[in-house]
Amino acid sequence: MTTEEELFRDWSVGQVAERSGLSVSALHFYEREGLISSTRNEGNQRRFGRAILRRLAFVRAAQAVGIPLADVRAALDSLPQQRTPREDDWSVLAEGWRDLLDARIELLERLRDDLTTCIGCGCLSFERCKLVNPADRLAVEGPGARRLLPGSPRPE
Amino acid sequence: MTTEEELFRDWSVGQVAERSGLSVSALHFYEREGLISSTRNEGNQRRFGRAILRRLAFVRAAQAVGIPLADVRAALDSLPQQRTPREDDWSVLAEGWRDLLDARIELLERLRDDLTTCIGCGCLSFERCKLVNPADRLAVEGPGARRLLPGSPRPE
DNA sequence: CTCGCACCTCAACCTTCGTTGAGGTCAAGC
DNA sequence: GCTTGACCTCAACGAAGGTTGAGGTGCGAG
Repeated sequence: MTTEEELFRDWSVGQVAERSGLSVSALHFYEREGLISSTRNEGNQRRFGRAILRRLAFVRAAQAVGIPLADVRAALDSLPQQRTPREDDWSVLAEGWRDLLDARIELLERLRDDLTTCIGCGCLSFERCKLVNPADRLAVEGPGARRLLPGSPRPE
Repeated sequence: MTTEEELFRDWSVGQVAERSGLSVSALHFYEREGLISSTRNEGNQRRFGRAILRRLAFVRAAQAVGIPLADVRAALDSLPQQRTPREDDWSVLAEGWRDLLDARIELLERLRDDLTTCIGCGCLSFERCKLVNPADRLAVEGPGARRLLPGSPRPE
């Protein structure tokens, strides 16, 4: 019994906040947004299972890379809903994100090189410059908070 | 004369917008925010010199990497105000940003590797996990739109 | 039993990065 | 001389990602 309690005891928001490094209000927000979910105890307080930390780690990683929460949610939606995701469930996700990170890294490397050879060089041919008019537009998208993902072309 | 006119003719916002790929409203906004500046003609219309495109290229590059405009402005403030920045003015800037991009790239690479070996692995030791509790906190900062730059520790 | 802390909800607010729109000016072409 | 298009200003709105605060409940310790 004690063992079972140890293994299956759920955590309160406060505990999850502390362990994840996120604030309670952020956890509330993530739940509202469907990134995480919780059960409630008798007193209507949130209880989170161990799996929550893994989800949150994923969310944090994505955040750090500038991926919008909506996309993160979409990714997480591919995880099984009503059982604890297993190792292989996660590795499918991780693989997809590896590619995304690879792409992102490549983008940054290209940017760095262009910056050095184009902006730093004193060239005046901006209209042919890769940075200003890249083949694959680095264009920032519509209004609101910018996302770093390559996306649809600018409106206009 | 004609040559001089060719060389020193300034551009209207519309022209700059077209050449830079930015919208007119964004240019207005950038001017309000002090990222760019313009002179005015007799009819109070903005006129931009050639140097504007270089500034804008820089802004766009920074944007693409997720650097907040306030930081971009700070960087641009190091350029000479009342003469056209020369090659060496820019290369100082470019060098600083090379370092920043290098750091960013390293961050992403580390993240990718951690993601594969930690989230993807099925390990349960989240409290020791580099991704969740990295030595150098990947912590997301305070309120508002998140920035990707490493910054001050969370409030709380 | 009551203090105090952690929890709950809901609404309002905040920042960043712009866009949209209303109301007005200027210059060129028909 | 009138219209058309590019420009001007200023204010309001909008999305993303949360924080803050008011008002109320739950629970363990003394």
